[in-house]
Formats: sequence, structure tokens, C-alpha cells
Amino acid sequence: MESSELKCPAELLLKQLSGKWKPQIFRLALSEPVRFNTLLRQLEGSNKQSIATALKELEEQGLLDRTVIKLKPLHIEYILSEKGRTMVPIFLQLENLSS
Amino acid sequence: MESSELKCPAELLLKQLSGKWKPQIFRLALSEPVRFNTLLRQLEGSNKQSIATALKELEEQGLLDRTVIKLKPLHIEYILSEKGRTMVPIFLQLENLSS
DNA sequence: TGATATAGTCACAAAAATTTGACTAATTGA
DNA sequence: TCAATTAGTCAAATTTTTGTGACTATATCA
Repeated sequence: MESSELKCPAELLLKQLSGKWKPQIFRLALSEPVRFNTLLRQLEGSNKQSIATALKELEEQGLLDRTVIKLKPLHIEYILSEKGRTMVPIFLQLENLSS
Repeated sequence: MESSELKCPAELLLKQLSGKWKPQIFRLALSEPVRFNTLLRQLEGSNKQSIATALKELEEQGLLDRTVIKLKPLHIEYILSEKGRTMVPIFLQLENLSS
């Protein structure tokens, strides 16, 4: 991602949501928590490394919260954070404008 | 850019505005027509090829209109298109949310 | 005990995006 | 006529992003 010097305010959000898998992951996370292996199966053509990287960045950016669910076979859920939720409306607008 | 298969509606706009120079160019075009050499000087660290590519893509995507001003020393202006103008509000929202 | 599922990491390879530097072509001003 | 400005193009090199394949670690089920 290489953030740092942003020359234009809109670049921040644009960068945080750009990349090959982030938009799809963010979209899935809109309705319910997402998980590593589930995403791997849902997003065809994806791979462990890319999903791991995308999840890590979305977490670092504060859009998703990583929570360990210590039950049965150990689950880790990525859930929309407070900050992530503030981005939902604009994300939906992007969808509307696109279509 | 490599559009084609979009798995998520929001990806279209996200991709059209992503890249190292497009956000800045789009932002400058918000207030007045932009021009090749002017951008080259304004956007420090940029280069002919990148600016040319960004302008061409923004034009192909229908966000900017390329118009030849046949006066004095030959000018070419890139102006926000109708479609480009419909994106102004969401672009400004991205800016607000970023800051 | 061995197989399967969870959620990853690591080094390297391949692909895509960006930059460099040389070159083109039309027009203007001295 | 020569130099400068306009707006680019092209091929090759570099950088960034994404993908591959092997491997780790914990827990469950048969």
C-alpha cells in the first residue's frame, strides 16, 4: 500500500479500498463477519497470501476488527469496525454510481 | 487498469479513480480545465508518460473530455465531462471522510 | 496415531503499474 | 533559421502488487 505522502485528501480512502481483493472483502463484511478460509473459498481466483495481506491491511487501517472466537475449532472473525461502519454509506454510493 | 470482470459494483469507480496520479488530476479538474504540461509542472515527481496515461484513461472512462483549443500556441484542455460531474459529490465526500 | 480443519507465514516468481530517456511534430518568436 | 513551447509516443528499466508452493501450529475426529 505504501501510504505516507498523500497529495490529495480523497487518496486516503481511495487507497484503503483499492487493490484486487479489498473491495470484495469489504463488501462481504458489510453484512456479516468474514473469515479467512471462507473468503478463500468465496473469492474465486484468490490465494492465501493475498487474502491474508488484504485482511491485515484492512485491520491496520482500522476498517476491520480481528477477533478470536475461541470455540469448537477456533475461529477468527473480521468485523466492520466503528470507522469501517462510517464508510458504509459512501461505499454504497460508489456501488450505485457504478451501476 | 485492466477493467473487465468486476466482482463488486463499487470496484468500477474505485478503479477509475485509483492509480498514482488520477486522484490529483481529477481534483485539479474539479475547479478548472487541466492541461498536459501544466499538470506535469504542478504534480511534482510526475513524468510525461504517467500523466499521458492517466489523462488518456480518464478520457476513455468518460470522466474528462479532451478538447483542442486552436489558438495562439495550440492548447489541449481536459475538462470534466457530464459523467465526471456526477462524480464530484462523492469525490468530495471521500475527501471529507478522509480528513 | 493419522487425517482434516482452522489460520496463517515465508521466500520466491510472475504480472502489473510506474518511471526514464530519447524521440516526434506543429507552431511561435527572435 | 534556430531555439523554445505545445503535446505527446515508444521501448526499456525499475518498482509495486499479486500469486505459487512449501511449511508451521493448534485442535478435532475416527
